Amino acid sequence: MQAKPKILCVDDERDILDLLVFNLEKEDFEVFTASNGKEAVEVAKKTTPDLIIMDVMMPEMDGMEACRVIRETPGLKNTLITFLTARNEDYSQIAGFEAGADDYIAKPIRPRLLISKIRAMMRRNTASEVTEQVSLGPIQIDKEKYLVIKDGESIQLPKKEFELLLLLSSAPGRVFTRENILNTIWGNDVIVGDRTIDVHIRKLREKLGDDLFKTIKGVGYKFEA
Amino acid sequence: MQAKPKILCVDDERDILDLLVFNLEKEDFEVFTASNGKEAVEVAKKTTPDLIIMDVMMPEMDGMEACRVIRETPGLKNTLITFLTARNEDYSQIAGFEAGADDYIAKPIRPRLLISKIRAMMRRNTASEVTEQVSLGPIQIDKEKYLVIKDGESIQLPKKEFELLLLLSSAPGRVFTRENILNTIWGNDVIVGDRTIDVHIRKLREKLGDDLFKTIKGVGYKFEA
DNA sequence: TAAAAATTTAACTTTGAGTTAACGCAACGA
DNA sequence: TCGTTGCGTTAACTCAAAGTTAAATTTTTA
Repeated sequence: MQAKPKILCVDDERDILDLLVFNLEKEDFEVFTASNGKEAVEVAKKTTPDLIIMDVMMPEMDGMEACRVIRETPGLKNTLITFLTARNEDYSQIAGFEAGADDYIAKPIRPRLLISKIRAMMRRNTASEVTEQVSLGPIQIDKEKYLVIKDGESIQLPKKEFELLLLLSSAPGRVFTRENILNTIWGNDVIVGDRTIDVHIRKLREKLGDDLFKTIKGVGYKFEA
Repeated sequence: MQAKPKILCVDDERDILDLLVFNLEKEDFEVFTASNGKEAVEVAKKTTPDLIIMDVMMPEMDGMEACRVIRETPGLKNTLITFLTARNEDYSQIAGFEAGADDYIAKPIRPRLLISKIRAMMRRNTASEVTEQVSLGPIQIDKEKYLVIKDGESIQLPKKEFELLLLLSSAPGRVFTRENILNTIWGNDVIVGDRTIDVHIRKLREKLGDDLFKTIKGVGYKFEA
């Protein structure tokens, strides 16, 4: 569905770094490493990881400081940052959240817990970030839920209708030729009659409103909000 | 967690077992024993210990294998597992973490260190033992106990059904394709028929209510509260 | 090891999305 | 005025996808 999630691990202790890398790669993440805060910032800028796991205490630039810098960096606003802390370091916890951390993992590391925490975080992040909801005039399209919202009511569309809507609405105003539509939704090889498109357009108009779908005679259709 | 914490010790050498039992009982733990992996699994299922201390090398079924089995057992997901290893057995460490171990204790055993490690682990565990209970519309899902509560009644679901429910309910409203579901629950390599999903969905609908699971024809299923 | 439970498969039915066919209608040019 | 072209509409048809059982198989449990 998508590329491997990228994780950057930052710690000055080789052992811990190895443990992290081993467990994360096993779970099919793409893993990068850095051994201090300064390096972490550099690597993060280059690789734009989805998640950074970072020790609080490090030479050169500590985790908190690195966290702050990363939070200021344009491309990395959305990156999750997790600190590694010894237990009972309550002070650092509070200060860390202030610096912009998203979560904490207590040392010593328990791989299974680590993985499940990471998975949970990733889910939360993609779930909220990739809000697959687009507003187009009077309707909203929710790609993920496979439905359309009109006047507050959610309408469940069949597959082909939904795909057609998705195609047309992907470039509002632009005219899609019939050939265009057939190729995209049905594929080059599948042959269906010309009326088929009409019928689907009709159903969309029926459900979402006549005026949203405009016919350009002799050419094709376009969506307009 | 008011009662005495339960610890299961597993080793084929009597001496070591005795040493463990003596030290742990002195510290007011409730101690069970087993002398091989197979026995360990049986005892663990019966007693649901909080912690298992287990030798890696044993007859019948080695520690790694036992660990894996225990990790698959519904009621024992949260049980801490600690391996006993000879020093410098780096290989076993890596393989052991893979099998789901939480920690290591190096032989020869040093009682005072052992006890403090155990205490630390227990603390960590109870702290993170957040009741994994989620409310979703008319039902509550208890991840840890592998059951679902509906209308005040608790319903015990078989593994596959529960996993399917967990997947779908992890993102309510979102449509999961069949491919999606197969990959997540059965794995990329396992091949099961398409009807299998239907059957599981049917059972979930039967037990939890028809309207919670919606079919998107040609696409997949979604959970809705 | 036998019995029970869970899971998968197989065989069959049902459903409804997708398609087509047939006809209607409006626009346009000869 | 007609014939032609292109889209709209409806209803009927088709077939792939999902539902349903029950039986077969595997796994777990006692």
